[in-house]
Amino acid sequence: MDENISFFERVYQVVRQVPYGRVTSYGAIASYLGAARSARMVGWAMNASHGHDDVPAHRVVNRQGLLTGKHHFGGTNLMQQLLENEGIKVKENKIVDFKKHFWNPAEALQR
DNA sequence: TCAGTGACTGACC
DNA sequence: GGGTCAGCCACTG
Repeated sequence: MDENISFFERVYQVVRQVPYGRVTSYGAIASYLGAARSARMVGWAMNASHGHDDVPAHRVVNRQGLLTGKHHFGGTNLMQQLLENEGIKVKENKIVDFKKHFWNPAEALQR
């Protein structure tokens, strides 16, 4: 089954299922994958997501709703623009009402 | 082979 | 309440 794929590919599948106008955090994905303490791995997986156009990495932010990965989007406000394009308010590289837009894969995907 | 790094998180002081 | 430290796993040099 999917156990044949790499850890980061599992991350892609979760991020790929993030609905429009929603965002999630590294810890939420990591927790869903059973590696809540390996949130770094999720971030690292995102680093490799550049070769995966189907992975909306801009919908993945840290626990604070901060666009920590923005710098990896070319060092521009592209990540912010993408989020605002989905109706998500972003200020100072941080998502406004983050918990309101937060999407929990553990609940949405039902484990 | 060993050591360092990383788009994070939680706990401790 | 705010800052610091350690842990986690995989990849690169």
